[in-house]
Amino acid sequence: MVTASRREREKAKRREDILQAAREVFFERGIHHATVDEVAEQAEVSKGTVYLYFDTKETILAHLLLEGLEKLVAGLEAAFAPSDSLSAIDRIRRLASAYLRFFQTYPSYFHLMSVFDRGRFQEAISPDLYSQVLTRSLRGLEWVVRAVEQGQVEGSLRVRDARHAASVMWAGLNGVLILLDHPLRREIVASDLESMYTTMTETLLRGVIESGNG
Amino acid sequence: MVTASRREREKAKRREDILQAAREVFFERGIHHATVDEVAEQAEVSKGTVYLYFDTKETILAHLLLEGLEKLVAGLEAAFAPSDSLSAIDRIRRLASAYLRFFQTYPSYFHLMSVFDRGRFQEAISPDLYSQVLTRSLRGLEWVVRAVEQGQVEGSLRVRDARHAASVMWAGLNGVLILLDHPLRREIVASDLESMYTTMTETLLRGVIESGNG
Amino acid sequence: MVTASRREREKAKRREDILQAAREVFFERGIHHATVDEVAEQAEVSKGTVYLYFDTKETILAHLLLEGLEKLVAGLEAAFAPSDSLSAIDRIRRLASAYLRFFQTYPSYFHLMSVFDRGRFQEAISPDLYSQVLTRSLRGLEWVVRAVEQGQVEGSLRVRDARHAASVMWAGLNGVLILLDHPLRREIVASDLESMYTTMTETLLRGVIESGNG
Amino acid sequence: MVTASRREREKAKRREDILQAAREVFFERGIHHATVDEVAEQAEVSKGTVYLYFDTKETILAHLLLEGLEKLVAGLEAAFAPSDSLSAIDRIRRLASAYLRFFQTYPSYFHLMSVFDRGRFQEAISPDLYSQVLTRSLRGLEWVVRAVEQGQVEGSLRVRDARHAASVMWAGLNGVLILLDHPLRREIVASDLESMYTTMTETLLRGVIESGNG
DNA sequence: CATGAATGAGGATTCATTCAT
DNA sequence: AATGAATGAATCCTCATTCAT
Repeated sequence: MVTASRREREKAKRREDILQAAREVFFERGIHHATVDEVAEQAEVSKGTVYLYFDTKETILAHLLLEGLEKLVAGLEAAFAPSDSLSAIDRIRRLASAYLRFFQTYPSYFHLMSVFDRGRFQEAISPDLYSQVLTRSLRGLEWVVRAVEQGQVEGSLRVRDARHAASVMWAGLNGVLILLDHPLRREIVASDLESMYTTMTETLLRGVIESGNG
Repeated sequence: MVTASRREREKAKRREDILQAAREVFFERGIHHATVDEVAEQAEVSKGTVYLYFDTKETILAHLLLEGLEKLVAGLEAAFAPSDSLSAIDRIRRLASAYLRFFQTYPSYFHLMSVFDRGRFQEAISPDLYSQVLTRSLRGLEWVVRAVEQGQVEGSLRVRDARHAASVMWAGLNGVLILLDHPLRREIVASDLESMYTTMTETLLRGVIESGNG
Repeated sequence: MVTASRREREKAKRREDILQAAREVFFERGIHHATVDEVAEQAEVSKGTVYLYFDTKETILAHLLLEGLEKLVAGLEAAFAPSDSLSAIDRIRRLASAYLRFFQTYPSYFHLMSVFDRGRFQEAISPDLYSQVLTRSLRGLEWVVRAVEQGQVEGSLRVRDARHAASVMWAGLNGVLILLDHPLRREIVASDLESMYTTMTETLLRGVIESGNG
Repeated sequence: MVTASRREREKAKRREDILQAAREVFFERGIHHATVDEVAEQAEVSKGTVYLYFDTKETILAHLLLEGLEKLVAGLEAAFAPSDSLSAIDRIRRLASAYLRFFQTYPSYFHLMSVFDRGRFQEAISPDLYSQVLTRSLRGLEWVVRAVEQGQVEGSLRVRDARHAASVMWAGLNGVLILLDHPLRREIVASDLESMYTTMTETLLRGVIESGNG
């Protein structure tokens, strides 16, 4: 492992400064409202420098998104606890908890994930970067898939297609979070986040648990 | 009911023309991409006239949103079939189907509902209009709540708080639709919409059905 | 002939104001150096207003070009003197004189004509506008062609293809003007414009005149 | 001739590498479109190094221009064939041919010569460099002047001022090339380059040839 | 000598909104 | 009521040039 030269370290530092500034500005002012100028100002660099490190505004956003996904995936991996022996159902509960925790700890990252401009985002970043975003998103779901597969093997879950089931569960949890993340929607449901989230988790689990007499 | 004078009728007609134009323009070109100029041109009125009928661009969008909600609520009411005798579970299945059908029939309205700029939307329209949007959204959920309540009465569903349960179900269904509506997210799940939607519906139902031996 | 309404007149006036400002700014500062902001400021309108009347910077330039061509063509037509009976050779001399006069009277227009960005100009304006520029350019050459044709008919000029001959003469006159319009090139020729221009005219004429004993 | 030290040779080599890169980049992408970054990248040196060898972008262009002029002058000298005994008229024809060949062989160099930003170019390079460009341009014309002078001596050409006549001929040939080099202008003349060029050459020659009975 | 990170003044264009007529 | 001309702030991105290392 070669020690990064000072120049390389400074470059990495500068890049991180800009990302940090972007985090603050984008999260504070909203993706659409925030400008690259503001990011530059917050990072205390010139506008040109920002573009030295990131090709477009969307590229910056994609990197923030990658950060968020990384945190989420790390949380899910820890929750899955690969090295420990846990039942599939416990694992799923822990994964769900981890997602909720991610939502509560990093609401801005969650928000970023759901808000992406559907149309132009993909075109505005490099295919490679988009592919990274995709891959990392998949890695998140993968832990759920593995937990469901474990349930199949154990016989504790009655599902045909583990990936399909995992996607549905993920969609359900996500549905609750999105509902509560959206101010308008939050107003129409009376319940609080945590109890809805728990209900979703348990209801879905109950729906797929092998009842023993099935 | 007072008969509208000619002037009033013409005014209403003009307003409807503008909304119609807005529908076409916003749905075709995307909310952010479309401009008020384009709406005015499509409606064959001047831009000033558009602002005579709608205070801001967001106000127009809010009215389109109201339209969408109206269609959804009507669909849900029909699915609930108040005048017929149906089991709660059948009603829920029908409500879920109606939501899916709405998503498939009016993807643009659905899209509009989920895309609303979380931040500025509320500030950009009048409190009264916002309240209307809220009320109409609630009316949609209400049909689900009633179906769940029926299940409580029938004893077919094992739920404490009907509104809470209905919200969770709604969040689940919504979660599937949003997942599949978002291009990036669609790529990470392998399944198709309909099968995921069905799985979600049935899994949630199974999770709340009184199993008889509970 | 319908009288233009006041509004229409004011609009035309405003458009002319902007063109006038563009003339001053572009001719003064150079096409590439001048900015749309400067044009707006000079015209005492906002930048947006400029774009209300002209789609792009290049469109403004194209209209200036059209103006210049119009002046040139008018000068050539007058020099040709369609209604008078003149010899072909006299006509050609008069056309050449008219071109020189145009160069001297409106050096900036001449400059504009020769400086056009080869690559992006055509793409930056509407095909229709480009076609107008082309047509008007052709109309200029047409007077020379007609004079040469007259010479063919009279038997005073010994040329096969009148358009070809006219193009060559035009190229020659143009060559002198460009040489003298270009600071670097002007320095390498010792002669003054008028004498070179006359020499070119007479040399070319002598080269195509039927010598009588040919 | 002192043998250049290794350092000096390397320096010259580096300089030539940059010029080579500039040639490729500027000719490929267009003078205005190309950037110094691209030149540096193509030359596989840092941008700072480019500025170590050339003060400004215009300076690089001026050196390319000098190259082009060098090629042109060499071609003209060879065409003049100082050591051979040729008639003045043949020499002029050969010089004209050489210019055409230059235009066809190195269109980019020709283009460079005519495109130079009239205004800022002179200010952006050193007086000394500008003077070199001027001198080299003059050396080109000189061969034509000498051919015309030979014609005066021979009595085959009827001209007063050889430099004046040579300038006019040069302007004529140049006029044809510029006309055909400019897309807009090319569209207005129907003829092809070679036939127009020949006609120009022969018409000008006919116009100055001592007809024997003059 | 060589590097390449940093600069920052532009620069063209867009568009929601206003307001005099 | 309707018009549509006018506004001007906003926005992303470029690039020749400098300079500390």
